[in-house]
Amino acid sequence: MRLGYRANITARNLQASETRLIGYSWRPTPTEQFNPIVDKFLQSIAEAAARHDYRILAFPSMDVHQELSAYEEMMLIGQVDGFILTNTNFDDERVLALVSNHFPFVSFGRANQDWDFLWIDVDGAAGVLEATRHLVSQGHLRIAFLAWPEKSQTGHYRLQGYLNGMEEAGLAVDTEWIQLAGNFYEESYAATQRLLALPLEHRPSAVIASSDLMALGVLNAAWNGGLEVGRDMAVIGFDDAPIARYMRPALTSLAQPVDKIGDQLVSTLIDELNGQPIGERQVLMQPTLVVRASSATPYSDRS
Amino acid sequence: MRLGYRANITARNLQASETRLIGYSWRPTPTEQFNPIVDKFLQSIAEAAARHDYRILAFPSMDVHQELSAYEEMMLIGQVDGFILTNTNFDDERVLALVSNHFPFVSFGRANQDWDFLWIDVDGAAGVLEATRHLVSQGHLRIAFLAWPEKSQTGHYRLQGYLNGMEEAGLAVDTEWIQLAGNFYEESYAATQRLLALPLEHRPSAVIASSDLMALGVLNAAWNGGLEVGRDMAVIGFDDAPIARYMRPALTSLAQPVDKIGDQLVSTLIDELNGQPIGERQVLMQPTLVVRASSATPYSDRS
DNA sequence: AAACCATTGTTAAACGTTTAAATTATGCCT
DNA sequence: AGGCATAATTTAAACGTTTAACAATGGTTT
Repeated sequence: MRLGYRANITARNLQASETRLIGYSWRPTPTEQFNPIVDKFLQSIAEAAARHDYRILAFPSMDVHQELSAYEEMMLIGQVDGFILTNTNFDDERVLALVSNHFPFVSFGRANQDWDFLWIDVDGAAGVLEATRHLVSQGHLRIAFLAWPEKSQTGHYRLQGYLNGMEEAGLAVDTEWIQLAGNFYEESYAATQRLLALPLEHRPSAVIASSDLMALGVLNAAWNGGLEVGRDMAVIGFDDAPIARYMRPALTSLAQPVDKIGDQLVSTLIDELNGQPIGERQVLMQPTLVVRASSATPYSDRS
Repeated sequence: MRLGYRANITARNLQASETRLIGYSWRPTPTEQFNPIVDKFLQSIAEAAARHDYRILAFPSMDVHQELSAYEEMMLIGQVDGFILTNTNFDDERVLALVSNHFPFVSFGRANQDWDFLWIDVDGAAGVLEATRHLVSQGHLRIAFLAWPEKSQTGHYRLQGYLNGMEEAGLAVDTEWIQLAGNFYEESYAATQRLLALPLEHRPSAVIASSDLMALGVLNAAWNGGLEVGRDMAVIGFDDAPIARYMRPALTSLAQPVDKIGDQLVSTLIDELNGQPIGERQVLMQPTLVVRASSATPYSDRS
């Protein structure tokens, strides 16, 4: 046997009837948006997979209609041993298809409550609850929330955390404090302008946005409206994007434990592939509130 | 023959002795930094590859020392048909290893000038030249440049573009206008403070940064130094990160044609895999200057 | 010294395709 | 109806592994 010889992987895979490949697909981010965690997430699952001698096969999800057939094709031809899903949502077709084909997968994100499949998600409700508590402890009484209008699981849970926090603090929620805005800078900017246009006694002194991108819209709208965020108004985002710390003022945000999530997604999937029993089939991970200047100044009501 | 039957890909690959997989590895971005194009880039090569019926195999580059062996291992076991390299630099070990093994690859980024291999790069010099011209046309006479100190190809070319632009405009370059700073917010912030500390007649009225992350440092340092960027000082970044348009003021930046680059990297690699002649073995692509508020106000010297 | 066991080495089959070769079937013409 | 060219179909080999079965070797035990 020659030194430095390594067995051909395709032949080995054929023999073992496995591919040691994990399929992962993610939707492209529109240019005017940013996805603050996709690269970190990919890196994290790629590393975790490599530790188990698996690789990540990245395939694009072109348009939504073709998405499902891409998954089905890969199943059918045996291109991968399993999938990692992200952006899972209510009535997710991919989950339905994979479950009914008994094809191994783990999802980052929940779908319908009564569906039993392997998922890991960030406890958005707990995160926003913590953010709300933080604002309350800083003396805020009128707290607004920028909520996603779509039928989005993630958005729903984050809103719920806000509602829970307000109730816990005994604060009544003005209907106008819940502003619907898609995950876009412009919509969030406009929603903030609506908040600022409220009469002083109704105008919120703090805003929690469903994402950092939206928080950026809040920051700039407040600034252009003559407010100094951090003093006149508190702002909290979600995701703890790398730029959060460089915003003016630095943005308080909820950090998702991306590395831990990637780790566990992969190891759960591999346990499933090996037919090993799964400890927890559904896992909620806690985000961490990273307090920065945008919410760090105690607030005494000046209205 | 059953309907819906699809041939097993591993067996097919073994028979054809190919994998239809393209290996791609990228270095993790430290938390305090951000890589504004990695997700777009990945999406772009994944889509381009899919159009040719290839897939992207993503593997992590753990530490730098193990990086090379990861590539060698994949070659040896025949895990992929070729590689796409990024972050290529002087004396790049990967390029040496792949060339000497006659293993197909295309690089995003140049290495040593006398090495002949397939690469595509963004013409950073041309980009920064355009940025400099733009600033000159806005009336700026004292323009500073934040340059990377490392032995970085990319950094070198960008600096060269600045020098060319200044020479073209007949402007003498004060040695203190070229500030060395790594690709970090803090270093760029400190470098800007040094610029602002210069006596008024030497203080630059415009700053070109080697990246958007650094431009962010300039923006905040200028702001904290009491300057209003866009009026008192112009700032230009590089990369046109998604957040550039949302900065305060919106940041002028040089956009890399990421989609085009991904497209051509993949199609060049596939031509190489098929033994087809390569039109251009080395390609320089032009970045586009996206002018926004941070440099849009004509400047009349007030010193 | 024969029988037994353990170790080492060799052989063959299987994984699921593709491709070329070999075989059988079909159709046409004389 | 027989022969031949062509079309359709079947068979077999190869891709490079792994694994189980089997054979051979050598040493130990009775």
